[in-house]
Amino acid sequence: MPIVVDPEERRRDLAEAVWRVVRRDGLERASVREVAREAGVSMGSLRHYFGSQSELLIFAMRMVIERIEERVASLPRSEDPRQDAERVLSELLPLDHQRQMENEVWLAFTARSLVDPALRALRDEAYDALRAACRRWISRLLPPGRSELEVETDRLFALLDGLAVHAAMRPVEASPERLLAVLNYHLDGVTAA
Amino acid sequence: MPIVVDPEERRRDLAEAVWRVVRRDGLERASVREVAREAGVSMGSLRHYFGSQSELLIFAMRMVIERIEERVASLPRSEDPRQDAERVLSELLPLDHQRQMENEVWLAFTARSLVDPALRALRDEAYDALRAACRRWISRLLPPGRSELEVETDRLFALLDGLAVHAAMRPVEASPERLLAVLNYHLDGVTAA
DNA sequence: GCTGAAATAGCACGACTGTGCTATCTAAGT
DNA sequence: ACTTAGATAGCACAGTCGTGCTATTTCAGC
Repeated sequence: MPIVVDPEERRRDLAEAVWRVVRRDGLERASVREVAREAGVSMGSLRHYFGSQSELLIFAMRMVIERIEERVASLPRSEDPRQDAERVLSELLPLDHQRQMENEVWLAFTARSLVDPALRALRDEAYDALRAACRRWISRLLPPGRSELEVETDRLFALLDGLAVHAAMRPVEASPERLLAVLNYHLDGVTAA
Repeated sequence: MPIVVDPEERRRDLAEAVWRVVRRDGLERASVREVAREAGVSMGSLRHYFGSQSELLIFAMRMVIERIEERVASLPRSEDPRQDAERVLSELLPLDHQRQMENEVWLAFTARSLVDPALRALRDEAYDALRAACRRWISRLLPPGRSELEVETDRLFALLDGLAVHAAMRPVEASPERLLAVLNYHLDGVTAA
């Protein structure tokens, strides 16, 4: 059994090839041939690791989610909710190269999830988790006695996604500095509500 | 010259066929054949009105923008900026069938605009106009003496797009009522800042 | 060295694609 | 009635697609 490299690592390499193709040419160009070419591998070899194109794309999309979850989970926490909220939520913004890549790939996948049931489940799972996170931070930040938990959650949730979309569409205008400025301004507004 | 119907009207019909295909099967399925089939027209006939697929898709995307602009332009105005802001900005939310259709189609086009230069120009044009509109409303709503025009503009701009994305992804959770509630809550926060 | 399973390679098929092209049909202007 | 240009139709080509399939290579365990 010639196990030179961990098969799972190989699958991750191939999924990253998917990312590069998706970012460069779009999800509609992420054909089996093109991904194999990008990864420097034959079609047959790719199909050895992924039984179908659908499986490959689902894996690549799931890996985006996992990468982000890992980074968020490894973030340090303090005693200050406001500081922690900023740290965690800004981690979700595309503030550096890696996150910009993931953001654009995620956008492509979510767009397809509108018409692809297989991707829809993954997208819903991620969106549910993200909204739950927003809800938790809002509940910590909202001054006691306020009853706007749900509407503030929806607002923060939408704001994050909107900022991500704008970062992908207009990377020059929606610079990391401005994304952060909007997030912090918003969080200040919530805490002082 | 047998002009039974206005050629431009025919082009609009075909563009609406594009919308239906895009919403049902995604932009990647909006092939010349499929759109012709959806419109009940032969390939050759479609190509008579659009010299290329690219031209067809660009026209269909531009028509989304124009429809929205027309509806916003025909909105009544009052003397109350807060009321007008709500009326105009809520017009941009996918609150009914027609706008939900346009929203999903728009999402598909913007996703492709990330990798298609021909669509990018259109998308930038629309985004510039939308941000300018946000800026105008913010400048009218923001209490005198406040200096947060730009960050409030970015925030409203992102919020609108985020709400639209969520409406497309989770139409049940992001219902028209909740979209409106978030918008109104936000506008109230801006005016009372 | 030999074995055998994992890994890699790549051909073949049928389906679909955009577009160039020609042919036919329709109806307005004369 | 005839002409003619617009409108409609659809075939043909070259290309890409996903996937089933077989052949070859690689290398750990013996």
